[in-house]
Amino acid sequence: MKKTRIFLPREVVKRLRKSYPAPATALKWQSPWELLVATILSAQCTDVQVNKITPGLFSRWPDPKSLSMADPQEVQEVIRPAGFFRTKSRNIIQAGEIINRRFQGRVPADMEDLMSLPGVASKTANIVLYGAYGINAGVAVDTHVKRTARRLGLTRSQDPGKIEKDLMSQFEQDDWGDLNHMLVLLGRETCRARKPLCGECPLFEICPKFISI
DNA sequence: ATCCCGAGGG
DNA sequence: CCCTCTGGAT
Repeated sequence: MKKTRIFLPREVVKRLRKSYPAPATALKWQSPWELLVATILSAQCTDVQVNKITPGLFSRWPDPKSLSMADPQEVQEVIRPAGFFRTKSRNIIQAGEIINRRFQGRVPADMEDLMSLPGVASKTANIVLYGAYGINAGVAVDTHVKRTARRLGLTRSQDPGKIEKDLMSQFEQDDWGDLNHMLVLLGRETCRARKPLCGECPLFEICPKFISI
């Protein structure tokens, strides 16, 4: 006989908050601009790897204006270890230009404005809005959120946009920003892509994978 | 659907 | 060797 459905998004948040009392990004940043650049660089790359290159990057080109005037090849060499270095170099330089010219040198606190920047789509915009300005505009969906949300039965979709909608409809808006950070931590440490450590998962009892077997 | 791309783990 | 890493643009 099938067990009754215990699973509730509320219970997920409760357990995640207990396990991760201070959810935050592992990226190192000192300003909205640094968070934006670090997040663009973190595409398909570990935060550890990004944190190795950003100190040198920010020390050589501290703000949008200076980066907008940088030699693309010099930037490429600095960020090379993060991968996709040609695309990322172009994106952060152009983002610096646009922010310097159109947004008076300040990173916009607006979803549409952020997504007008090269290399910035929903995920990066959500990270910057919440991290830099405390705005819960949506749920940033990356590889970790996608995997953990699917395993938990919070969505059945593969499409990041639909996954975000599914999460936004089930969780309180006040939890959206932290939800991303907590699911990333869960996905990185426990609900890993390869060998998930289900035995030590704080959501073990409410994970559909182990209910109704 | 495909491309961009290096680093680390297994 | 293969898989994965807080994706985005074409």
